Amino acid sequence: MPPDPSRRSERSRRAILTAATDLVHEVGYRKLTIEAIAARAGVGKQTIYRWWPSKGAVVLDGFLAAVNENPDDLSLPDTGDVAADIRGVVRAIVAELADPTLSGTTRALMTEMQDDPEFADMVRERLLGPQLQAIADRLRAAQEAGQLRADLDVPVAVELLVGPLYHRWLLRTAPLTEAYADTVTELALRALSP
Amino acid sequence: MPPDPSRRSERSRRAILTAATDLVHEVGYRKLTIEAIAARAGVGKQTIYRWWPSKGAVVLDGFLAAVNENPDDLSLPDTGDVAADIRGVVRAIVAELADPTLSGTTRALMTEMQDDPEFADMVRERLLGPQLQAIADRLRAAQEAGQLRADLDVPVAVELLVGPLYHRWLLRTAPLTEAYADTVTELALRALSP
Amino acid sequence: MPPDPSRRSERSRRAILTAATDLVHEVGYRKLTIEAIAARAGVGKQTIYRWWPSKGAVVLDGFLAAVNENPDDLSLPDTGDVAADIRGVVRAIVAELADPTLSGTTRALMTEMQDDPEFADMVRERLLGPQLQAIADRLRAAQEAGQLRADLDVPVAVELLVGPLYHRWLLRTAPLTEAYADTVTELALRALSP
Amino acid sequence: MPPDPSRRSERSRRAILTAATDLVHEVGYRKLTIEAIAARAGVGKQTIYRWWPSKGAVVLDGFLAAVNENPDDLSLPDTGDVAADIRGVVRAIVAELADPTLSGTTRALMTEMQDDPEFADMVRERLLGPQLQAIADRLRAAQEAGQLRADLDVPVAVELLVGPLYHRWLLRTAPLTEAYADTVTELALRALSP
DNA sequence: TTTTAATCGAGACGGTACGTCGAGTCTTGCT
DNA sequence: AGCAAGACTCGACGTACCGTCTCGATTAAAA
Repeated sequence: MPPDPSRRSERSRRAILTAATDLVHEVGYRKLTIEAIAARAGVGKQTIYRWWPSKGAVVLDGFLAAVNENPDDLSLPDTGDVAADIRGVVRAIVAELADPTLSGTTRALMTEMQDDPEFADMVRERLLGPQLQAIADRLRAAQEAGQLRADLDVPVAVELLVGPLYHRWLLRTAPLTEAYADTVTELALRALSP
Repeated sequence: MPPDPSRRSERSRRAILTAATDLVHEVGYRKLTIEAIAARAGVGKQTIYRWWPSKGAVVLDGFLAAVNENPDDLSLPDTGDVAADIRGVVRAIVAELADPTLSGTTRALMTEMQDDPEFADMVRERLLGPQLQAIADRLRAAQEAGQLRADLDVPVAVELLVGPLYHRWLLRTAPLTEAYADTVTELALRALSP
Repeated sequence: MPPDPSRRSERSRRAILTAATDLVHEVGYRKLTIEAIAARAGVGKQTIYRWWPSKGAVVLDGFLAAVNENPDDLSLPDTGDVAADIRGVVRAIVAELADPTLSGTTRALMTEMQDDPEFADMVRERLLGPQLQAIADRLRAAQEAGQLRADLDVPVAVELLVGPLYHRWLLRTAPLTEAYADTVTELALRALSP
Repeated sequence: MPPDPSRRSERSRRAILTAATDLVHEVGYRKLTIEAIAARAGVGKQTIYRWWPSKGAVVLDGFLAAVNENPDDLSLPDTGDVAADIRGVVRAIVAELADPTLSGTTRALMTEMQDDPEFADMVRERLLGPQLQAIADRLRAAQEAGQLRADLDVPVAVELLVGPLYHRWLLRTAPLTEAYADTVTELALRALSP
């Protein structure tokens, strides 16, 4: 029998998310334990197990709560200049991935996705999906404006843009810089142009 | 004081790598334990701890040993037709990533890289580096043959090719098919052409 | 922070003591392991480490629990005939030391006392002390009845009685028989008489 | 096949005994390990296992070597005054047991005897037997001189003398003093007199 | 004096148990 | 009912030693 959400303690929920977020920065995701979260939050372990299916889910919730505090609209600006607009997002993504604070948690989430399909669904739906969708939307608009090839497969186009960024970020083959962002943008757009 | 490699038991080394490789297929990397490897290999735990710094290192060694048994030359063929040659590797990579047997281990290695920098170095040097280098070599040859842009940054070009593949593979946003491989190849090469 | 005894599992406590007692008979004290006790008792190792400071403490508790199940009054009978009363205890002690079942555990406890002062305190307080006190009490009564020397140092008198028994038992210089018990009794009482 | 004693390395033998004796004082018998002895002695472990059956045997050998360096004759003086002669040994034994340096090792040896019958034989033959025999000899002489009861069982008489000392020493029920030695001597001799 | 074979230092090996940590479940008493 | 607290079973961790087993490198007896 699932617990009754209406009786849930808001105070505990917040304390848990805060503790999880803090601890993930202090000790890293791998050394983060449910016990430590409970202790730091002043909460029984059961309260965590009751409301979250896994350590990753708690951290994801905490991460989303932190991000959505200032819930800037995800949708990209449409200045009419595809190149400029896309360059903007790509730079933003690179900046986020290069930021050691955010990066650690994101890394953990991507790691955790690899062997927990249910968790992977959560991350895709709530975190990555919307971001990628925003880019896709902008590309589709450009396509309809005739600025991109008509036969373009938009999702693939998105991957052509962000795939290189994630590859470099995950493999740490080279540093993530703004110049890199612009190079990737330029190359990808050339491929996508009519 | 480090152990003396000349006194190392070859029989134990092999048994450990075999056991690790088998077990990672049977139970997955996350549920793989040093204790189980030792038990399966008929070996004391200390023998593992003596020669490998981590579980990941054992699995990597086992993976490389399996791969290198038939050490097909990594360097790409150069038929003169860049598009064909590149399409070949991209298809091969996609096939490998789509293969559930190989894929599991590769996923684990990439996962492990994220929070163990020393291990990341090992994987880059011994596994990923050579593969990417082979592609880079072929691209550079094409560039020198005037088939690709003269101002091309080859490492970025490699990422433009494989980044999308890994992105889709890690995020599981869509299936990895041969058609997908060809689409990515076509798009990327358009970007790289003079 | 020490654990809360009121939340202790009585079922686990009993299972542990039983398992320890059984195993000490089966394999002997030296080959007895915490791990085996836990396994036999169907209990986590931590539960043992939580409540007992050492292997010896567990065995002592088990031994005392077994002994105190039929808690025959330790105090000696006082028939008025010192010689008879003392001969009774001495015979009883000899019988106990000669009994291979009880003897094994007692040996282990005495052994363990030698290099664990805290454990030695426990054994003295809870096992040996009361036994020796009972003899001391009977001797003191006899002394007050004028049957023993007035200037007698009672604790030394007790040692004169039991010391030889333990000496022979520990050194295994000769078998412990009832005749031996009587010889020691007779000799010691001659020394203690007025 | 037993090793050939004529090829034995005297230097190693000495180094091992010295290391064992030193270490037993530094860390105690229980924490003493064969590995530590070998390391300290600059000797391979096998060299120890080749020549000694157990840790106890090494320590016993070391102890005897130290004791026998000044191999004072064990036999007691016979001044004609049994009481004086016996008081002498009893005091000597008490002094030895009270000496924290010697006592530790002796404790360990007696402990080890309890669950290693072969080792017990060694200790009895080479260490305790001779000491007790010396007392027995002196008592027998006194008996033949008519100073002790004619029907006296000499071994029991010896136990009556030393049993109390060991009892107090092993159980640590009270301190071992010279006064105590004299009290025991006096009481025991009263029992043994005609 | 040379051979030769056992002993030697060194330390890797297969094992067993250690004492600790954290997972996820269960129980108790409070709110 | 949910909650804080924390004891519970379980399983793995990484370490310490055990006693056995190679490895050359001495080293002392036999040839």
